[in-house]
Amino acid sequence: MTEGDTRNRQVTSFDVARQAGVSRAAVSRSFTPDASVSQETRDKVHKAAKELGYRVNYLARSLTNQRSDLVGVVAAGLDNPFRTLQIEQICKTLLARNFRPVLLPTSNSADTSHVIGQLLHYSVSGVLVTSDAPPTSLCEECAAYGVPIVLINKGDEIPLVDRVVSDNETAGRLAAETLIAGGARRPAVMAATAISYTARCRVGAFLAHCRALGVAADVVSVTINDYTHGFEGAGQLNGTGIDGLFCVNDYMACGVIDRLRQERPRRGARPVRIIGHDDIAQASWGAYRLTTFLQPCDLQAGQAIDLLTSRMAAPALPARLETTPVTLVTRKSA
Amino acid sequence: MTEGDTRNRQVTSFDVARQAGVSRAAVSRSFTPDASVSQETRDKVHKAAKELGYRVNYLARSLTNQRSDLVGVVAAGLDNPFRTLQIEQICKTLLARNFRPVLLPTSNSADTSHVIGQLLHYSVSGVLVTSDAPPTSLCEECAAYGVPIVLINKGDEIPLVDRVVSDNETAGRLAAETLIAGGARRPAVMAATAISYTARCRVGAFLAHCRALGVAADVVSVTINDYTHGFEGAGQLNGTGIDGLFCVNDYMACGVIDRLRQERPRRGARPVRIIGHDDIAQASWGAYRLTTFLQPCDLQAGQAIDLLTSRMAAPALPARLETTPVTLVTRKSA
DNA sequence: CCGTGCATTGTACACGTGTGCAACGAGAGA
DNA sequence: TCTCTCGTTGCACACGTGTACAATGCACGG
Repeated sequence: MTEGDTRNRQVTSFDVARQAGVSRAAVSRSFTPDASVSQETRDKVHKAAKELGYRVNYLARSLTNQRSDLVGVVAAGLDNPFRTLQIEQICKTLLARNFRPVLLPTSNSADTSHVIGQLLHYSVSGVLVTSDAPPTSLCEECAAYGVPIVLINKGDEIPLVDRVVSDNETAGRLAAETLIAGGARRPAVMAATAISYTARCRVGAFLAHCRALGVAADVVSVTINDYTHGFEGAGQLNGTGIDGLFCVNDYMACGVIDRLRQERPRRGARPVRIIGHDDIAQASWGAYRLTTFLQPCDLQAGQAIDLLTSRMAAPALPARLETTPVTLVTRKSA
Repeated sequence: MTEGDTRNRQVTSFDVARQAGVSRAAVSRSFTPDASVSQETRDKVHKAAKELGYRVNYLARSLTNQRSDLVGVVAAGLDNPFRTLQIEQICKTLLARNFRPVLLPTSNSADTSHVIGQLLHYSVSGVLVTSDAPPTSLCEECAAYGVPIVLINKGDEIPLVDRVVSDNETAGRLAAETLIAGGARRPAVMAATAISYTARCRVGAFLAHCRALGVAADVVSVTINDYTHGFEGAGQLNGTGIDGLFCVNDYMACGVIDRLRQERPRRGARPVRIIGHDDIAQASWGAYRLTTFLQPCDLQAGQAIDLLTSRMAAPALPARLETTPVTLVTRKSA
């Protein structure tokens, strides 16, 4: 108790140095891998640190290092279960590589820019942006500040910004092939192309390949790629004779299936073959059994963070583009 | 260009001070609300800051302030859609109150303790923990370090740790009432009580109220409260005569419904009334139309953060407990 | 025995910001 | 005019850490 009120003050490297009988520099070095310290000193320091409950203050460290090891994760549309899969993988991978994810969910682009601006107050090591999120102007600003950015499934080509995108061409092509091979005479694709880059890509590839196979294909337009608009959009199918539908994501496909199931009793029509995209958990649920495309979130996250770290090392690199493969998961809906 | 390579160095308050022709202290004060600066100086500084693209370095600020405004958000079981709802609300509320959420998804408790330990390296302003996540020992350690903690829907009573819990008693009681009033003669509750505090509470209240109504009730035990185990667990219902089932969450209830729907053709049995909990998006989907209890995530998040901030102000406060109400949402499953 | 090289250690400065304290100036009241 | 008050400003130190540089000690080859 003669120590005074050490209890509320933070334990500092100075305290550890005194306890271990070495200089403060030795303490700092003992917690830096590959630093020049004898094993003996290192042990002494670690022992003293444990006794005192000392932990290196990363925030202070980030002052001299330029890195904070904080990484912003910007995401819109968390209601889509696929976004959750992505974010979980991203965060876990970041943590495994000794970064800390700062999650920034955004709805409108106004608070996106506010929030990403706030992020610049922290010396974030980088920013990961998942699809449909922020205005490109903000990204450019970040890049100008020297903050590495990686876009996931976004289309914008910005000078110093890397991207990871799913293989949308293959998905569109395989969707067309599968529906037509499955017997669909009148295939269609449902999407909100205005918002989503991936939707545009998949729609384009799907239509192109239908054409290549000599089959006319329709586009069912909706405003948002979610359950509600899928449910609503499925109403447009009545009387069109459409018998195969590629939904640009599973989230929307679930809405379509629920609407069709609800209406089937009324119409004696033949069933519509449906293919989704993303392989969210619900796609495998008994109520849907949705044929879909698996996006490897783990691989995407890994590549995105690889791009981030490599750009941290070499900020002036030209913009790069990585493509992740998709895998057709066949269930009963197609 | 005579300025030299200012471009890669961070713009500092010193630069702004020179540009505005004031002292560095004046710059600091200009970015501190309620600080003693004349409006004139403040304007000059803000103008200069904008010209130079200056942003206060929160990390450096946190060195003198003790606060970093970073808040750890610990969550396990992100596959449960309800967890996503919680996290989105928590993060948005944190951001709205000028905190930054650091998301820590965890699977096993080993990496939980590792990750939460890492968190102590940042001077986090606090930690929010959602249910089923970390060992209590870690919480105690955090509390010992003076880091405010708030548990959401967890049972552990720890000296300096506040909690926000849902009104599980009402949920259990209303579930019993509703099932029995709906005509169930042989109600049951499905849950993994070993892991989950909320599950134990809801099961307890449900059984107690069934007893109070003079009806015998069963417990269907599973190992995890998720879709897969709900699906499996529903197999146990065969031949039991159970005609009303309270699932302690919707996630599990979806699995139950899918299993029962799949089996119904085989058995000519009367349908089972089902009630879930949480009101996840899927509960309102056409395939399920699940009667359930709405947990107000926004309110929970708000209260949790209130508790956090008040404890930041007064760390020695006795542990408090807030209860959030539930609302019965009636759909077709019951 | 001396000179050289190497491993280890300590000193001192830097990182960017907040704030107590003293100083300063202007305005008001006597 | 003098004094007191109050708003504003700048100086200087503190926050906790990393690391360049010089200094030290030791082993080894000559």
